[in-house]
Amino acid sequence: MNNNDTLKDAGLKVTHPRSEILDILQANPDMHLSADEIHNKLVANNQSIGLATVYRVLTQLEVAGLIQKNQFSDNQSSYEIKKQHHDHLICIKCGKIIEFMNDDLEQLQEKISKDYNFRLNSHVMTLFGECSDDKCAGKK
Amino acid sequence: MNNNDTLKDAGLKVTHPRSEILDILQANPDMHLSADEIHNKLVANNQSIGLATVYRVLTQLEVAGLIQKNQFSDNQSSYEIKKQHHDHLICIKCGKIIEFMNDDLEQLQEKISKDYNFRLNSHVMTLFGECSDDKCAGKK
DNA sequence: TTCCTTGCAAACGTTTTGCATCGGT
DNA sequence: ACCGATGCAAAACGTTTGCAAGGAA
Repeated sequence: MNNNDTLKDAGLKVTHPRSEILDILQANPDMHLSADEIHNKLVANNQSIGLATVYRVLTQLEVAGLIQKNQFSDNQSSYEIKKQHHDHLICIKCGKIIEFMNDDLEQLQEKISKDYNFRLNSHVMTLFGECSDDKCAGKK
Repeated sequence: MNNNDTLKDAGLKVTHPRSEILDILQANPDMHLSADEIHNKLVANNQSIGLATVYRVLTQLEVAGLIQKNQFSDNQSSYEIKKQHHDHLICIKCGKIIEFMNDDLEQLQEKISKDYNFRLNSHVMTLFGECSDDKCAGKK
């Protein structure tokens, strides 16, 4: 299924900006891009799409469940194409982000919620640490 | 130990704004206040302290390890006096915040980090759900 | 042709900064 | 008296919105 069908199925009219933005996220499934970074990629691809439109489209794609918005510790949100549920491990030195999924963790969250009489809706779980990459400590 | 001694021990000169702000956080150990809310409380107490100073002081207190900064899903940070480590459970309907601590969770985080060769530094774990308060669904 | 979508620019809310003044020690 | 801390106003930042023009069905 291509992007345009994905958009249609989500009830969104197929437009150039939507298709391009979804393309970028889909082409980089392991990246966590900010609105600005996405906009830069569009510009680099000679697409003249306004930053405001990038924000509007990202919001629509998120509501449609096609992408996921993340708010890590920066004051900038980042977006990724929606995959199966996962949490994040972030290297505080090089900024590398690893996605992981742990069933024990999910169950534990359910249990904790139940203990407090909460009906769990969603969660944010982000681990910050130092990775063991040889080439770490560089960028960001 | 009073606030002034706490500030001195942290290597911070004792000033009126610092003392007042620390007072507020200490007097509300279970609240998660934004810079603006703290500023409002100061104004309500007839303290003429600028909002910029509130931000500057909060940053200093955080660096000194006296308070904890939280970035929940809003686009506003909130601050609380530093207590023993804990995570948060937030009601998406009424905004109520419950602090909890779970040893299994802490250990699981260590294990996951180790699995990915990360040296764990800190984490953010926030559960979002619906509380069971009779008077829920009201504010915020 | 009809609305929805877009681009642009201006507004927004939160946080930061420049600078002259003030205040702890 | 010194140097850091403060108040104010203005800037910066990411994000949102108003509006006229453009585009998909």
